[in-house]
Amino acid sequence: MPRSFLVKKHFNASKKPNYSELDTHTVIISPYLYESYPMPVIPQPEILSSGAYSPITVWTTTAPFHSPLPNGLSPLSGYPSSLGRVSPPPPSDTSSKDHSGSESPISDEEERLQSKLSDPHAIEAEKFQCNLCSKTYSTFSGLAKHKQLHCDAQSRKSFSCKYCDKEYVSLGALKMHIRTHTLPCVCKICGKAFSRPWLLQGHIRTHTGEKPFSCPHCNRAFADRSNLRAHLQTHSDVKKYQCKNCSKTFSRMSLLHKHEESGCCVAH
DNA sequence: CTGGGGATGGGGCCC
DNA sequence: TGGGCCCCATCCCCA
Repeated sequence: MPRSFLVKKHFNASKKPNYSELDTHTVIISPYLYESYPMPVIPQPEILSSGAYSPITVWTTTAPFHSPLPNGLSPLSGYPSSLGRVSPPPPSDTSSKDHSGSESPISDEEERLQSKLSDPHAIEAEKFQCNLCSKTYSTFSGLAKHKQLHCDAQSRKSFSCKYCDKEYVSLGALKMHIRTHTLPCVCKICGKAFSRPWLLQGHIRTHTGEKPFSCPHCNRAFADRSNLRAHLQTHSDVKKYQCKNCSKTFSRMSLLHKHEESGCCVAH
């Protein structure tokens, strides 16, 4: 089992990840996400969310409809404020020209055609512009559908872990995080499981005694480069981590934190 | 209590 | 997109 510090703790609030920056959009993880992992660690279906077995990624949103626009974007673009309309863009900036990416031009045209057919105002010039890709639509519903299906989902999606509350902005990051739950890398010697192969490699060194990282200043050697780096601090007259109040230096941040928590800085 | 070593997790970068 | 690697951070334990 992973140790309790799987959940990061932070001495300094300023270093705490601002999870509020992550949008509240969530994505249902498809089961094929786990296919690369060995059988014993494949999560059971019930651990996935309700829509997990749809091969189609489902996007949901809890964000307010009129969410603040990103910096640098015109407030006139995107969802029109108060359902107001934006001026039609120059002819060179219409969606008929822009079919970048993997988006199919046909599907996009169908999208717009359908919005025209379903909205009596569609006869008018295209006046609703996506603030993300500049595509224009003649109806608000057309724009809304476009954003729901493509741009909003693409630009603001987040991937939520079903094992915990963490969210990630990319599927790769989420996959890597999920490994911390599934622990697919198992030591053949002791059975201890790890999230990544190189972690397992480092662990195996604890069995073999291999210490490939030698200190150039003494005869000590280490199995882990990070530990050598920390050790090198002990050879330094001026340590890397300094107390802001008493100027005492420490080889490790944890030691500095201990020093600060012991009361050096509380009276200042 | 302090300093240091050992072990491990996570994000980011590169290929 | 995934794997390997680096770097940083953190916890546990011991002298």
